[in-house]
Amino acid sequence: MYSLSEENYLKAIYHLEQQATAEVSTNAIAERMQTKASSVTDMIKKLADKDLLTYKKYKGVSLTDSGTRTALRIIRKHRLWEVFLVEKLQFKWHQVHDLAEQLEHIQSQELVNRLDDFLGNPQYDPHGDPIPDSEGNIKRRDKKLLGQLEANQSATCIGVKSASDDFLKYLSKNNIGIGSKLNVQEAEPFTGALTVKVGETTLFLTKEIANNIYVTLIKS
Amino acid sequence: MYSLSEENYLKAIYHLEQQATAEVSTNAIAERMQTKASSVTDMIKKLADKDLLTYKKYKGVSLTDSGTRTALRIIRKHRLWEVFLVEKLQFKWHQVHDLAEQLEHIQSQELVNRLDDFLGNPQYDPHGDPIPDSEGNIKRRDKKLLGQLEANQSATCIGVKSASDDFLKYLSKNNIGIGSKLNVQEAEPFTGALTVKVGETTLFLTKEIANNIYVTLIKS
DNA sequence: ATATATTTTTAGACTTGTCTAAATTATAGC
DNA sequence: GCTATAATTTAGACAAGTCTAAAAATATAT
Ligand SMILES: [Mn+2]
Ligand SMILES: [Mn+2]
Ligand SMILES: [Mn+2]
Ligand SMILES: [Mn+2]
Repeated sequence: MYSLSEENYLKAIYHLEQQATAEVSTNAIAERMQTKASSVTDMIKKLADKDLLTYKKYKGVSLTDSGTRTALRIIRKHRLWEVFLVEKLQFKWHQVHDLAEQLEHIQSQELVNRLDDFLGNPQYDPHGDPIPDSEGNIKRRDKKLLGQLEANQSATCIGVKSASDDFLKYLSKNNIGIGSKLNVQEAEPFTGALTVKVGETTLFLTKEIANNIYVTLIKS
Repeated sequence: MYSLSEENYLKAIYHLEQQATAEVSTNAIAERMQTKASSVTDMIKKLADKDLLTYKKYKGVSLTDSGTRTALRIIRKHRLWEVFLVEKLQFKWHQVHDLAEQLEHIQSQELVNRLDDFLGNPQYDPHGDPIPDSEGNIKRRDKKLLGQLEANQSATCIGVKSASDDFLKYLSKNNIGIGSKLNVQEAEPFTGALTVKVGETTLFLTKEIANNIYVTLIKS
């Protein structure tokens, strides 16, 4: 259907559109794709020709419905394969991204739907990100950043903002994962650092770390 | 490591080498790859530069040790993914080849070894072909063609020579699969056709069909 | 409002893998 | 051994995707 490169661009643009308010800029895409702005210009022209996005010179791009649907199909595959790798092949959550980056390009609707069933129709991937259904519907939960919590509040970890290797390894080392219960003991107002109790142990988390962990509050 | 195209060529050349006695010819590769001879010439020069095969102009090619090892790694992946698709995702044996053709190019030694374990270290793929181990060792069984049997001999189906969609579907329809017990009732000497009992039913198989089914004799 | 800096696009080139058409080498028939 | 045919290689082209360097458009600052 679409080339590997086209699919990677669509996915990148989709993710950028989720964060940004306005049109997605050439440079933003270039940075995310680790490529040059001139390459991006070339590619977005092709994608515009295929009606996957709208493009006005110098004004950035935004995905069409068709482009969004296509991006979501790739993201669905990416996240389902990640679940497979963690649940069935016992990979750790920091090892699966690059593999899913390859597996997401396997072409077969039938395969992805059977995989979905085989995995028990999971709702979230190993990093807490929601898995679009076969129609492209995606659930959005309201979530807070751990860094926004105050002293004595409790929350459950439901995701991570950055899924970089080192960050995920750091969390694992400190026994923080999806579903972990986190009790904020103290919130240092000046630095934004937190003292957090995870199970029996008490951790000191910098503001940067705390602002990369998504949680939902536990009412008490 | 190697491009998708390079991997497909290596695999094709490996399979051709298994059948042929001498060097593999440019045209033989072209036919198998559904491509033009001139494209083959271009590619085999590249593969020769990378020491994956030896090539003398107009004299055909043969894989080096490195080339053979690489081909076997791809074939291992192909067959393991086929087992996954059939055993875990309930695909039929005639549906898995094209998917495995894509999946075999996923780059990760770790993934293929974990997949192997997850599947219980299978020895044969859904078409009866042996799966190379992680060192590239491949078992060769001695097998006969069903067409070589005589009346009153019994045999177990252990593989197929051609794995074309239609052929596999034909076999399934007639309840022949890997492990099926086949009793030759009658062998028509002129046409080479066989009358074969499979379970309770008696089938009439043409010479062409019978010569595409691998079996091992059951001593009686 | 104009000059400067930044962003984006264009022009031209390169690599990979493919093709067609033409030239070359090998093979087979006699 | 010579000739016709078949197999193979070469030459030149093309599409996809990327790059560098230069030009054009936009944004920013005074
Ligand atoms: Mn990808
Ligand atoms: Mn993920
Ligand atoms: Mn393949
Ligand atoms: Mn097979």
